[in-house]
Amino acid sequence: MARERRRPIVGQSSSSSSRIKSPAPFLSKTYDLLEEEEERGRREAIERGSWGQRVVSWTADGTGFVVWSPAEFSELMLPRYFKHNNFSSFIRQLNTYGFKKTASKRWEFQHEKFQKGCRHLLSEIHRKKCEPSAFPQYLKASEESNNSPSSTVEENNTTRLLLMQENKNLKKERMELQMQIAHFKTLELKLMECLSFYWDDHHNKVRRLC
Amino acid sequence: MARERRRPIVGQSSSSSSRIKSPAPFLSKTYDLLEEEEERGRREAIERGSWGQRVVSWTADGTGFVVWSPAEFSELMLPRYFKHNNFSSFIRQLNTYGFKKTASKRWEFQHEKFQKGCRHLLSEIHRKKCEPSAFPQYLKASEESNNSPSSTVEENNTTRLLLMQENKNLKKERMELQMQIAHFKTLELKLMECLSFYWDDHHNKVRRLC
DNA sequence: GGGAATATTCCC
DNA sequence: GGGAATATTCCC
Repeated sequence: MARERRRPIVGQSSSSSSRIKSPAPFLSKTYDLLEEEEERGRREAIERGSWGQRVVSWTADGTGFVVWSPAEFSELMLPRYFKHNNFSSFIRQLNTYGFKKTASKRWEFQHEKFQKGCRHLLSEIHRKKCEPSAFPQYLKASEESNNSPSSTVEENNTTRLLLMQENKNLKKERMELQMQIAHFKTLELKLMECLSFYWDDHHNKVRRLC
Repeated sequence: MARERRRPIVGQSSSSSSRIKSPAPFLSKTYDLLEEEEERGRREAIERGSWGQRVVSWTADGTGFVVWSPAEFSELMLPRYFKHNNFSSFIRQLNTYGFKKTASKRWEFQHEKFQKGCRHLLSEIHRKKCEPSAFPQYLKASEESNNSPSSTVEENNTTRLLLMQENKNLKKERMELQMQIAHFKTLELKLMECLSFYWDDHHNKVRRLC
């Protein structure tokens, strides 16, 4: 049974500044799983001299992946990374995170930010629904009609409460964005320092050559 | 790995009339688990003539149950019924369904509708939050205070309009912050490119000097 | 594909 | 204890 914590110990506190959010466990695990299978393929190629069948692999250009054998994938690989062995649950997660099925006759999936060799992009992938600032889904329909002249006192109260919640969410979001910006500012500073070192170095060289 | 469906095949359709709702899987499983342990106790009593230690059991009067050994319970029993082996997750579920801890020095829990010999009562136990017709939990508290006798319809309307304005401002601010972030991302990319140029340059020089 | 209920985890 | 995010299941 998989028992690792969802996220690493460091980089946790939501109040710490200038952190990089770790990617959703689902994404890291799916990426791990592909790397593991890649590695297995490599090992077997050396041992046996043959490439062998793979259960799942990156596409040739590394912009997507294919589950070649859903049955083996579900029975053998899923339970080692997730708390289930259902292919459909895996697919449900892919959809939640915005992956697209990109071939009609194979289980091939793609996401702009999910690419071979680009683990650092994973943290830019987010769940599709429940945007922090959005109203609860089931109330959205009623919202439009609520502000009409005919709306009752209770309807107005409902709107007011929802606005308060949306407001709170927006403030939380603002805080997160501000922290991201703080992070970028630090990064920029470091890059500029680094750059100035090489800049001096480069121009000293140019001077010597004259 | 537990693989049974959450609910039996029959009694499913939410549109069929005169059906008996099956209880939440968590409740059935917890009940099963207690019956299983009861049965094991009975068998061992016959085989060995002694009652033996139990990991979990109904209380003497059957109105609650006690986890005598959380460690064994978590390692040995939980994974056979649930997709985890964490005692705290089990407790979280008990709280979700409204169970109360009824002893200070033991892990003893009770729920009015969870009693020995009364499996049919399980379907009357419901999750505490997210009643379909209710407001989100987090809004309930503020609702009461806001609907106090002293607040007039006009006051509520004023509040609502102010909230809408603040809301609009927050969204504008969000947009601006997001644009700042986009700017930083571009900048970072350019700095990295630039840096990589000087990096190569620097290392070529170092090589020539050797 | 995705909405929604339930389960599991993480955090206060 | 419980809010909230993520995971898993079930159903349309």
